[in-house]
Amino acid sequence: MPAGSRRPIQAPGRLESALRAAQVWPAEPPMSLPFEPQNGPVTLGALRHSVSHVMADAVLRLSPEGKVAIGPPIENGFYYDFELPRPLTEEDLPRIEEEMRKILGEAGEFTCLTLDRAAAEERVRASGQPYKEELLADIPEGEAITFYEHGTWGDLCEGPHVETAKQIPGDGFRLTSVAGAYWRGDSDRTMLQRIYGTAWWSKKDLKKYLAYLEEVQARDHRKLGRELDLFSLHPDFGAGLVFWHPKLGHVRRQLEEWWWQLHYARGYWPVYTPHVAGEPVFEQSGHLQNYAEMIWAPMDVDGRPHRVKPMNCPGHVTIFNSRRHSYRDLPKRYAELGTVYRYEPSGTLHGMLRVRGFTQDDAHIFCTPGQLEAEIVGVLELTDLILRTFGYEYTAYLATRPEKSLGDDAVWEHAMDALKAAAARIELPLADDPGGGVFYGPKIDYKIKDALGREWQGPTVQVDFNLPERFDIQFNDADNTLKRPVMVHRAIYGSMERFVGGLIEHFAGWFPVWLSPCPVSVLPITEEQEEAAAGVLAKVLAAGFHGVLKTDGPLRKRVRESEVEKIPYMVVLGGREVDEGRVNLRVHGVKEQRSMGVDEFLGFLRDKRDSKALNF
RNA sequence: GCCAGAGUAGCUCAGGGGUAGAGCACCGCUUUCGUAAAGCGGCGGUCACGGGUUCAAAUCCCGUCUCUGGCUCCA
Repeated sequence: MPAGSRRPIQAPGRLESALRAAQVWPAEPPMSLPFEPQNGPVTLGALRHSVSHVMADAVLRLSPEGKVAIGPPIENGFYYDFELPRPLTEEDLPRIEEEMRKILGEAGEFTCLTLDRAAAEERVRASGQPYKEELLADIPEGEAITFYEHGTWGDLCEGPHVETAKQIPGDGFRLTSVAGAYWRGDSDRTMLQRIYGTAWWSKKDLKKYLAYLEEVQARDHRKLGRELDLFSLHPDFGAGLVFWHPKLGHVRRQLEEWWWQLHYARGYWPVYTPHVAGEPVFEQSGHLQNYAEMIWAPMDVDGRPHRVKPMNCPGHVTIFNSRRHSYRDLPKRYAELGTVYRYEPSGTLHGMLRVRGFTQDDAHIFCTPGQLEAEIVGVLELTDLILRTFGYEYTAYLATRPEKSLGDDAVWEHAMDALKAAAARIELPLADDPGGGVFYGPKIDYKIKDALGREWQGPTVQVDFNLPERFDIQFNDADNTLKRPVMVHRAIYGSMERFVGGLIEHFAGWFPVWLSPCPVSVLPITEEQEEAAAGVLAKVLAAGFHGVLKTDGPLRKRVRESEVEKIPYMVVLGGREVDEGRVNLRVHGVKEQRSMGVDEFLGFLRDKRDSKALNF
């Protein structure tokens, strides 16, 4: 399976997408926050774009020799890139904000000025702004060339903007961070300095957004991973390699066991393939030629170079190829929780989400062209089941043929038809991702939305014409001729590391009962009830749940401890409960306590577990 | 890999040329408790690493490593 990329989709990073965003204004800017921002006289995007102009104005007032590059609006805010005589630090931001408020007080109207090319070139040259000259040169002939001006500032810009500075609330924006960014997103070009900010129609919305950012921080899987003792990283042991601690190990086991159940029920078979292979394998697959920088350095084995596997496909293909197949035996569905290693640049490593060693929930389906559609339907249905179980909303995208690609039109056509027909059969709407396919075939990619409204790259289903060709895989068809099977790659979790890292944030560390490493804490009020409490814990453990008995310190301390450890159920036992043979149940997020019999409680827990309930 | 910032106890952080600090966690004792932090005592650090300046460096300078925020990249 190719890289199962699951990463929060950040602000559009590339210049192209930034420009696209600036040119084609969606009626509603992309917004996936858990609150509805207030409306204003123009779009939020126009507001943010305007604030970015005001910021650029402020930065140049403070640093007149600075050069400006681009400053588009992005999701939830804006940025502007500069080349400045000295690097900016966070401490500069309040000073810039102050200058911006001053500008807002005097700016007045935002006006749009359309110039012909000669006049525009003249103006830009006179301003001594080389980046703007380059941008101007790239505006296609015949397109309008516009400048937006406010006060003493003017900028080559597509717009749109607010009408007047009065529409920009002085307390509705904030500069959030500074960062380096390549000019035009090209790592061979100048590193500019970027200031990110956020802007809203009101102080209230800004506050809501900042509170949202705090929530994002509080849920950061690295923070929760440390606090809840879920996982750790040890750069000296190996950068980008995850240590799963017992609690998270439990979560992973549950996910894996369920995954295997689902796959067995759908005709997949487990396979296990070596972690190391001789280099010729990856030459044959084409990965070594095309993605050498991603594959770990070779190791010498008996004088022959070997590589740690960066993907599982060649192994699965090798199994398929180890004997002749009849059309009667197809499709073959090989599944493996396959651990792979990829060299990711040091600056990109990020907790569990971007690592150098990870386990993919990989599977490859080898089928006849005629079976393709039905196989894809099976994958799409399974994907829906899995995503829904975690409470993820999703959108599926059909990624079509890219410019650089292999294979006949007819073959692509067939694969695309199969993907479309499969989606139609289960009434899965497909958004378009034109040219987004891989060079070896089209695919359906899922974007999933987590509890905070953030989008992540989700599952992917890819049709592959390349590997069957490269490994010359065949089956014997009904007409007794050898034919080429179609290969489908698919991963649903993607990688255990990314998926579980994402789950930690999605659930804010409160794993549902079926995953929870410790759903129950038993709290006797005094020593008198300890024996009874131990009895309750034994029953909880016998029912297949983890639980903990806490006896040390006052009750309220143990309640707090349980809450901090994100244990959803607290079973409190005082003299009353023991006398009545009942327990007092405190449930996370539920105000009222409940009294129930021990068996009733165990039944309740089982229901939550077996239904994979998302609430407690 | 690139730009910037940061590395002080397990965690969160203070200190800033003259013998290393706090809270939490952990250990021990006291406390026996009705739903989010009882009290006292103790353990714990080569102040990331290497070099330099200085009578003296955790502190100033240089280099390296790692982490953080972005950028590039993620078949």
